[in-house]
Amino acid sequence: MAPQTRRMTFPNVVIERDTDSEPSSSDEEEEEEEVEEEEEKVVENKNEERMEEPLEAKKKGKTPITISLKKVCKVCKKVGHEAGFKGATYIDCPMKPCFLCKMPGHTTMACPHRVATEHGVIPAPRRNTRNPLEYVFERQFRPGVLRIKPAFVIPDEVTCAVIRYHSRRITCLEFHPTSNNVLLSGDKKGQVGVWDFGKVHEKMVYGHIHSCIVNNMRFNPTNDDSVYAASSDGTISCTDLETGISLSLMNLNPDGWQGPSSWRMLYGMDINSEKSLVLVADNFGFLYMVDTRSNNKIGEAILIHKKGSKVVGLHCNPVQPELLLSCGNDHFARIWDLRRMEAGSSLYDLAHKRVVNSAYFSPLSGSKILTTSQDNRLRIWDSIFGDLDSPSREIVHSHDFNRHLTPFKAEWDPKDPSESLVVIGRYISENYNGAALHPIDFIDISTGQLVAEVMDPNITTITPVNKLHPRDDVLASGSSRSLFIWRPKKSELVEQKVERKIVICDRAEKKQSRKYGNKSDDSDDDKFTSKGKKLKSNKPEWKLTRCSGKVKR
DNA sequence: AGACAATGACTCC
DNA sequence: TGGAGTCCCTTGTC
Repeated sequence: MAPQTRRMTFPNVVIERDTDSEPSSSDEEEEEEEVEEEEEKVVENKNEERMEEPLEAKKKGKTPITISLKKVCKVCKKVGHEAGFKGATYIDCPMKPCFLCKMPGHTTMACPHRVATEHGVIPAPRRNTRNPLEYVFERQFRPGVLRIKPAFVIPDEVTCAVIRYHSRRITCLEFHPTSNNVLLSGDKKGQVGVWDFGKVHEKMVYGHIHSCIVNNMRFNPTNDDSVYAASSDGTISCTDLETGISLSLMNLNPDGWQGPSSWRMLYGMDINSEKSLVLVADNFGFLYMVDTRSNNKIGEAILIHKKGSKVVGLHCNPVQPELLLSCGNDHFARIWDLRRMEAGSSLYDLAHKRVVNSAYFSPLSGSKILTTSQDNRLRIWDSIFGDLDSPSREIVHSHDFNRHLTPFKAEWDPKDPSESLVVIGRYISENYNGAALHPIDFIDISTGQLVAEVMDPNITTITPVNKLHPRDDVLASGSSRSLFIWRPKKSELVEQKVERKIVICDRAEKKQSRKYGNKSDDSDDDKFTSKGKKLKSNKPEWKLTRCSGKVKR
């Protein structure tokens, strides 16, 4: 029989069979299985390039097989090691820099940042050591911010409601400004979902507003029922959530598709309520302003980032809305004064090593800056009045770029009076009782400490989109096409007033049989597909999962 | 179970 | 400046 080669991903496997001894069974499938077994043996048997069929196999009367193979790493293509999942644990390629901190010389498993997120982080100073002028400014600017940080209130257990009505991955989330149980979600296809998670079945999906990625949404500050959205189709929409009627404020591609070099996409967006402006930025580095009263574009587009680079984030300072923060693919976050907007006139340029996925002023005082960069670092500037040449702190955290994932963005907890609690999804998985899970991390940005990891053993996908509720103890997450609402189990919040690290994962055993879980199990997930293929009318379109917690000190 | 596709940052030339 | 090639702990579908 001719030599067989198997799977392209398993290179250099050559099986030679002696021609004078026919197999006892000629069944192709059985042969295949035998070969599989032999491969396993060889792989386990150290690293030999060529080896003979073990003697016992010959004794058993099996066909003598000679196998030549090498252990080849799928990452660096070198022999002698293999990268990839071993059960629920990912083994790094030792030839590559650490997947977490990006430094050479160690793997993710041995990375000091993996063991302790605060590794190498210098905590924020307790006393104000800046000069008197800055102090006066700061007192005016941040009246409500507590000097002494209260302990975080983190539950031991949470419940998680899951719903799936998006047909493409979720790209952005927004809580309704006044209706506590309403969550808006945008997806890659351009659909906008409105979910009343207080009433299970109350959901609405608007599919006609945009034709591709919804990159950012903001509620109209003067009308709770209308929401603005910026999309890669090059338009800004304003949608009335009651009627579903949507109007387009601006269209950057009036002549339709003329090729990728001219197609403009809108990414960053924010609203300046003082000036009644919608600010948007495109994939070529330009900022546009639209008056929300007349729906007219104001002035010409202004180049605010490197020409031809994507501007992914815009944020107006919550206290001083004339201050604008932008960030983008040119590796910079920039601070601007809206009263003097012209190319090159930024007040500060905050340098990063890679693309900056998000840059936000702190939600209460507006005096801190938090950025998420694709170099796996969160950067914090403690005061916009202080030294902005370098960040006050860099926290190594796994939130790499992957083209198939919505970019990760660290989000402030708008309820934290000390402006130090931040939520962000984690890219790399951890082996939790045999399941590879990607938790949602709560990080104290004043120390770099991981305060809590939130996870559900049923949720095996990465959760890059997260938003904390402005008033309630609610976390909304977008993971692939699913939406989650996490809430603490009632009765627990009062008891737990200590700062601690919590792991919510004690049901992970359930997934032990699974190699590593990206595919849905026998759960109800499939019933929620947009195509409605497996949708059964008598089944609810959501599920509540209880996750009991375990405290790790 | 495996193949495949969707598709973005980055480097090199 | 742009095109080709590479990166290589995704996710869902067929």
